[in-house]
Amino acid sequence: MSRISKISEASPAAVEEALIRLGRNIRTARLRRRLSREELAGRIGISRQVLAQIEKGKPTTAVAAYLGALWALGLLNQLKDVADPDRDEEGKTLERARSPKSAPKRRKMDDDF
Amino acid sequence: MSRISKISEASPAAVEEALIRLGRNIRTARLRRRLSREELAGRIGISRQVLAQIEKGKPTTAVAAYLGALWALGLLNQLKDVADPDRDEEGKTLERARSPKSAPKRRKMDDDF
DNA sequence: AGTTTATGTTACTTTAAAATAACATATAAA
DNA sequence: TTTATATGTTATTTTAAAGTAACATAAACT
Repeated sequence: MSRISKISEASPAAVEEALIRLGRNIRTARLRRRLSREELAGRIGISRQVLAQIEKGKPTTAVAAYLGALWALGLLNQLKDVADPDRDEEGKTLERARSPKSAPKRRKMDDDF
Repeated sequence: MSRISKISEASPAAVEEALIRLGRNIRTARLRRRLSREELAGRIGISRQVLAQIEKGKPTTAVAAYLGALWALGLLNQLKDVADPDRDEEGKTLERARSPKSAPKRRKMDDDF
């Protein structure tokens, strides 16, 4: 990215730890499947250097590179539950607490990057 | 990032879908907690524009920005299971299939970005 | 011994991510 | 209506992410 100054400096410890664990898990899964970094990186569509960064938990790497690794290892489905609104009990409670009825609406929403 | 050509072009459909869902879930969690983008972005340490991209599922955004959002929403713990070696049944099977004994070793491992 | 493969490490270049600021519109509240 | 807040949108600049290539070492195997 670049000027990602803020997030790379401020990146809370909990996030850094989560990334290190995630990278380590990806590495473990790769080794179990007997894939070299070169082989796996090729399937993801990234360079082997970037995969090495992922396995170390680098915070500024593109999210799609991480998810691509999970995908190539057959582990992406495990992400479906993360932040699932149905499982967000705290959020559901907060929502119920204020409006049992309708919700405000906004229109528009373009999705082109 | 930049020259993330490969990953942004090749980003498999499954990854894109997972990101769109994740972004939508983050948005839902934010709204339930009655947080503005500005407020949440401030807590994460990113700009509100980047948070908007996250809620759309932009693939090239830094992974720490996504995880920071989960963290600020109190949802980061849900990530601990992802790619957990203990849950990787396929990987465990593959590993058992070849060496019930010891494993090779490499040394070194620096973690400075 | 040599050979191959996997990974570490560095340097260089290109490209776009992110910050910031500015202005728009839209919704909500007074 | 006016006011405030939230979000959309665009432009500009800075910075580093990622690609690529090159060379290193370290295992594993012949």
